[in-house]
Amino acid sequence: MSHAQAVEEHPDATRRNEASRRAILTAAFDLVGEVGFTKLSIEAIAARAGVGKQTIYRWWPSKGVVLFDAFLVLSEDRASGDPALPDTGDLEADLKTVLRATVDELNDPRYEEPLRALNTEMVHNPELAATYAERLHEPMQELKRDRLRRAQQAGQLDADTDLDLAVEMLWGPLLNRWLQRTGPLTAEYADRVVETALRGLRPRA
Amino acid sequence: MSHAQAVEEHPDATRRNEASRRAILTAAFDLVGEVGFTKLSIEAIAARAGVGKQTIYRWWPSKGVVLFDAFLVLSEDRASGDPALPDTGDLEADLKTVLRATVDELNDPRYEEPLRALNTEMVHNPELAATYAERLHEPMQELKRDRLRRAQQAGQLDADTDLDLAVEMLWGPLLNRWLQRTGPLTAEYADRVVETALRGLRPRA
Amino acid sequence: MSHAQAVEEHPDATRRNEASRRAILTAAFDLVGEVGFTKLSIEAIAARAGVGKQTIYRWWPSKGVVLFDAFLVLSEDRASGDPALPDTGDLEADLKTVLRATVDELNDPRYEEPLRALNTEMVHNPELAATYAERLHEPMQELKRDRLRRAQQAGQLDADTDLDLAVEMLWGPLLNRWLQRTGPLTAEYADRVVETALRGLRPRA
Amino acid sequence: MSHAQAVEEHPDATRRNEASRRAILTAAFDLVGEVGFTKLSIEAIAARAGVGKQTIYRWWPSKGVVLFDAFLVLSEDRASGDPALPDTGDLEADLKTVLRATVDELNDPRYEEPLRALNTEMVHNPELAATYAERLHEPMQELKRDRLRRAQQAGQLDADTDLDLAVEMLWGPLLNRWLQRTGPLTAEYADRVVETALRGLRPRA
DNA sequence: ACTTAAGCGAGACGGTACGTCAAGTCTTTCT
DNA sequence: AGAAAGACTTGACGTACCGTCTCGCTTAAGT
Repeated sequence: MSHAQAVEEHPDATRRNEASRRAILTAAFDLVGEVGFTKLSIEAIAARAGVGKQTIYRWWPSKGVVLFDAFLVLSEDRASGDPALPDTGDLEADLKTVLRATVDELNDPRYEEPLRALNTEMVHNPELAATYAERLHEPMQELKRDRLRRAQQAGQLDADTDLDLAVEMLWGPLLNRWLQRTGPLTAEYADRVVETALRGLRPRA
Repeated sequence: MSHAQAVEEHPDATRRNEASRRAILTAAFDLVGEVGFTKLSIEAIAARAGVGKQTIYRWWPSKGVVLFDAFLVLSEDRASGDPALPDTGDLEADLKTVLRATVDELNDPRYEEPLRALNTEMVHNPELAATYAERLHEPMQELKRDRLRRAQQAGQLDADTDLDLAVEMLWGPLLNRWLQRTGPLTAEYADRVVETALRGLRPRA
Repeated sequence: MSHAQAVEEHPDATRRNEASRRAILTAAFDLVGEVGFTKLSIEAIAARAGVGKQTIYRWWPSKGVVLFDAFLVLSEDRASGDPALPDTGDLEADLKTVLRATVDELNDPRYEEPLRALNTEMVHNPELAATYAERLHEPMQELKRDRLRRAQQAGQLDADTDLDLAVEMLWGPLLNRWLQRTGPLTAEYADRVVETALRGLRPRA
Repeated sequence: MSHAQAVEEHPDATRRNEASRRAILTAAFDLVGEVGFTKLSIEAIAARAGVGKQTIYRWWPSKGVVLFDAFLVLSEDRASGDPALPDTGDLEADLKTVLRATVDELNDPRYEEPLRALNTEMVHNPELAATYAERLHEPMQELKRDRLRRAQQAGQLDADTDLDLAVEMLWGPLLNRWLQRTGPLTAEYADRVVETALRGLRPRA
């Protein structure tokens, strides 16, 4: 996939002012962290970015999509290093490392509100959800599948298991707890999820 | 718990007009299905219910809570029969039955939009999330734990497994797929989740 | 008819906030004198009056009508004394007095811009023109006709002359010069108009 | 003076695109008749004329002046024949002929809206008024004075009468009725104005 | 039974933000 | 260098709702 690409391109994109674009995305990301998605307004984004409202409406259909693009920029910037998941040969340890990192990210106050906003906006915006799936979710999913596939080839994972399902068994409970706040999201919890997912709920033989 | 009870009770509840209350909750539930949560407005609810705006503001703090109460009424109405989960002795079969029912409910177009609205509103409203956890989530969770506890006592479940975690391992992937639309939500998927959760991801001995 | 009455009355006028109404009319009149009619905006009126925009849109269809109402209030306030035109028995002297007063009023910087605004707005707004004719023009016209009628009965005016036409012959040139700025508007000019209108353009017999 | 000349000439006029200029003036004149002066926009003129906005801003300071130039072009086109007023020797008849023609012009639906626009724009734009006075009003006024001067020399008009005033006594009431819509503008009205202006309001000796 | 105080439908109010339109400026590309 | 095209900032438009606030009215409770 290499680097993701922005979503919007309705008018003549060559004439576009790149400085305004960055200012808008930065303003949107900062503001959503300050006031939350519901109270985020196009007017406030425009004012903070020093930009006319029309410039936002010209290139984006809604504040949700603006925010999504802000995430895209963020993940592009972070994707510079090696994106692969760790592989020490110890599957359980590696998964715990990654899930603990996920927990930390979800608990990071800088990302919490924007991440929640993105997730809930997707819920009501199928088109946005599709773009998300393609541009952000799928590349991450592929990395996760990669790691599991290697484990499978090493005989550490059941040969019949669908890798997408396996990923969902591991990350689903975390995301769920985070979105629904049905319990604390800790490193220990991450560990338990990994252990339980690998071993299964049935009693040990 | 028997029947749940409404959340609000600030003024003198004895003088409250029950007809208006029902009209408001019905209007809110219907409207959210028609226009979505974001475009749901107090004014529209009041107009549809034939009620003054103040009557809504008197008893509810926000449209999110109105909607939540509408769900409460709904679940009260359904809670008339035996609420317990099926127990045929075959844990795997029973879980598949229940998760398939969950899938059907999530896919039901009548509940889809309101359910999404409730879930996303909780994401941004911790107070609502707490009430949800107490009034709707926890009672359900208890029923699920009950069934698993009986399985544990029957030796069909690992004795050390935390029951809350077990529930999350089973339901989390479903809810996640539904909220994020990362894949189709089918009966087969429910079956696979149950099988994988019980057996674990590791290869069979 | 005595005192004129405000134009607007669409919603339930009994609930109307009189303080807001006066504040709006005052703000509109002041602002038009400061920035002119073209640059007069509903937003500025609302801000100056300390009022929501909707309160203006609720009761008036356009800024032109707001301004018209402001004039109505003004003329109500001035209509307290005896409105009749002077009648000393000397028609020519009386007309000069009145036309000189008209000249002074048109040249008064406090009224100049608002008066121009009212006049030009009427040009493009037939409905407003009709209301103006009924509420402001016609009462004034009647006073003027009255004075001329008395002169006619006293044999100072041709018996066949149409009084409306006579009024137009006297006031028309003044108003025209004022609106079109085709020449200076002075007391001497008023005098010459009166003399010429009475005597006619033909040579003296 | 022969043919009037356009107002604008700021940049290097030799490089100017004449086709664009005509297209702009035509578009402005047509549009003002369709939507009125207030709703006339530079953008719409540019679009209709197939011209960039900058081309308008380069050569004209405001839409009012564009419109004015459009009138100039119109009057140039009409000024091809003999511009003098009729002179049959019968002053009253000639004036009636001319004023009836004026009435017809003012009532012509093709010119009504643009003419009103021009008049009201002048009211708020002294600079435009001055240009109007010089380029359109004064040449017409001179023609009218000419005819009256000949009548004066023939002893048909009072020798002391100021000719500008006389013109205003004749045309003022008409223009006024037209702008203020205070009464119907008919040929009969024109006749009465001429008769009254010539004879005066006083009783016949 | 008669006051009296609350809930109620209604809707005006001061506001905020919406999404659109046009203003006048600026830059790019073509002629 | 003029012109067509069109992106840009600015500001006003007229609308939708917000949450608060009277206004009369019904209605149940407490004398």
